Amino acid sequence: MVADDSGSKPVTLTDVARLARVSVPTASRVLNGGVRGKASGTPELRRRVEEAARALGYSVSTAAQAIKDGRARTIALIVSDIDDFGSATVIAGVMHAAEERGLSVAVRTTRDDARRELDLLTKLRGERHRAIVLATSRTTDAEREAVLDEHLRLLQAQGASVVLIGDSDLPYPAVTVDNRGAAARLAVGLVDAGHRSFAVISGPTDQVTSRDRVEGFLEGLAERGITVPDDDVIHAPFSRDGGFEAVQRLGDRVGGFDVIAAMSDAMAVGAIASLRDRGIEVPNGIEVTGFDHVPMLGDVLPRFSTVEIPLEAFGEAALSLALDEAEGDERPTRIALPTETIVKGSVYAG
Amino acid sequence: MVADDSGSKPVTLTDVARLARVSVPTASRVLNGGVRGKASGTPELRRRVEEAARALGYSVSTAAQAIKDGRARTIALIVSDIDDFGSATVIAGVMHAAEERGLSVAVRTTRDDARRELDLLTKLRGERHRAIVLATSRTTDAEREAVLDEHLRLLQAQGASVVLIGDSDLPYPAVTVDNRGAAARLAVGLVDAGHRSFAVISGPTDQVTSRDRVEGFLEGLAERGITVPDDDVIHAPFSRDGGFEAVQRLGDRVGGFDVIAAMSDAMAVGAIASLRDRGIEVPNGIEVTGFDHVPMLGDVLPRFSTVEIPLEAFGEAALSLALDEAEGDERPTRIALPTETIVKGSVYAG
DNA sequence: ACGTCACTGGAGAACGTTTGCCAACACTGT
DNA sequence: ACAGTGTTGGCAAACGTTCTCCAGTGACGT
Repeated sequence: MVADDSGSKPVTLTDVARLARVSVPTASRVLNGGVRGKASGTPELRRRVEEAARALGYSVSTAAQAIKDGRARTIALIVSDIDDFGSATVIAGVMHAAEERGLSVAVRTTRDDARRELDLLTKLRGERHRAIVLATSRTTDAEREAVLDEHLRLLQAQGASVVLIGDSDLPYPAVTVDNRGAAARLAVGLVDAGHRSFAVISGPTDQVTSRDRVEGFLEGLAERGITVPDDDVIHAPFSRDGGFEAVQRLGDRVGGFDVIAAMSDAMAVGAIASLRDRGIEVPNGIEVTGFDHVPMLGDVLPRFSTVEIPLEAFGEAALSLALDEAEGDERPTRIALPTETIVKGSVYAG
Repeated sequence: MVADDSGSKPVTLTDVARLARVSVPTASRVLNGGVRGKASGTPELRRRVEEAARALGYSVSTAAQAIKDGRARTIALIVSDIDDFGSATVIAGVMHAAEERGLSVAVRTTRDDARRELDLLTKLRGERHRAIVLATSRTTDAEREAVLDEHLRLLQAQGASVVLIGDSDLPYPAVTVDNRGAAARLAVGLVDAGHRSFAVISGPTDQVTSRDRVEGFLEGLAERGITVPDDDVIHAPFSRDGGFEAVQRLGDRVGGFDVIAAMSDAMAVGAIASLRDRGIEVPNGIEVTGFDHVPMLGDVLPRFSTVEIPLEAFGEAALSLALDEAEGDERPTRIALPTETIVKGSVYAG
């Protein structure tokens, strides 16, 4: 233990230049493939610089680059929780799309805490991202959304693109799916498959996605002449535990339904667990349906009904919006991606 | 098209200082809560600066800070795929632990591509992270590991801590679980529950984790006097699709087993899907077991047997290792976390 | 032989922040 | 009134990189 202390410094361009016996700018030019016309420098000189860089294990400081040209080669992605069912897929999609464009992704989580969300957006301003992709679920709480809008505006003011994933009333480019229509198709499909009495369990009423799905689902049922009493629409957290809780809240009435329609696959899983607690095994006697299409569920539960949301494709769409890769002059401010309705294993596009 | 170009600049400390009519260093001192003794500056002056900062929406440039003190307030986390079952949980754990320490996490993926992995580590050198947490599954390929070691060494040389999550032969601090022992306990538990004939499906043979689990499982069976012919141990990719493929490869022999023991929950899911394709519904006639404990599976599959790995706790342990929060002088280079064996819903600690 | 040209590579500045240093100032005690 | 003490806030430097200049070099045409 000679206490090296690892007081070692990173290798800088200065080190490379010194070893190659050239000036710092020259080294920079060589390593950047020649900023000027084509490749810069005498072959011999290029060789010296490249070899020095390799020998020292040099890698350019992204911080210095960021400070130089005012922005980092990064985009920020904000999700509520990273280990949500959907989030990981969305993140993967964004990362993939970003990588193709030579950008890195900084993932940040809000844990559905409005306060955290604002602090986060403040910090984000200091990180000089090229774009901010906000993939948290938006609410209908006007005041909260207004404050958020304020922060996003500041981000935009410093030159960052802001893109939303999911529905909201905020005035930014957004990638969405037609939750309402998809939910309606699911409802119709379930009725056509022979089901008649439904309980609906979903997330908080002030959450835009949750609201749209419930409304769409009820509309779909209405289309087939079926109405669901308010008491049979339960709102709980939009999560596995929320699904568990929602079924508990249905109490003894649970026996009376053909279907418990959860407005997310996570809630569906919680619902199934809760039913088992009461001694009811799905799908014997009662069926649970979901929304989102977590692939694993389809593998494990035969003939599970749900709606497939193209979570991975969100990333590509969001980045093309964010980086202003619009075709025409009028920038499209909203991309609606298609969903697929899966009823008992049969797929209906839409 | 007046070509506004959104040529707007980020707000800098200079802007704040100008508005508050103080010098830049003074503004810096005020906003940092006074680098000197305690709070710095006259109350009146502090007020001016803070108000100016708020009015302009100032947020300090992390890049400038990073360049100033040689390292960023970030740690890098490398995983193979972000939407793996386990990865998201590990990431969440690391993020949580990092947040408590005021650090941000940069997540990067290798997609199990050795070449990508090296490029990534090179870029990472330029990002000046405080620590690198490598959570990809390590192999027994000596040459590949040697090259990796080389790159990690360079990272260390510039002052970054390197920590591994999972087993490997590399000489770095690591957070692990006793895969071998846990697999053995699972095997014993399954035999004691009455099972007699086993097929084992696992990841590539050169993957350390996969190897350890298979060896442990076979040892556990041997302890109870059961041996598994080599033909009944199938290696395929360590994923859902790998599990599917593995069962396909078992062919008609599949009917002869009491249990198909998958060495990861993801493979178990694929195996279940594959069995259904053949008309075999789990757990009627055959049982599939897993490893990792994806919570959702337990909800959906009653009495699913698996091993719980404390994926979330990896983060905390990794960061305490990385940030050198060792107690004594002799830094612990390895933290082994406990697992729990879950056989048909019953839990056995270990 | 001299002016022109294309090109090479170095000097210096700039990006935004923090920090060491120092001059100016206010206050206290004698 | 004055020396001593402590505080305040500005100046300048530094971090690593890239870009704009500019002087120098050799080739070439006249």
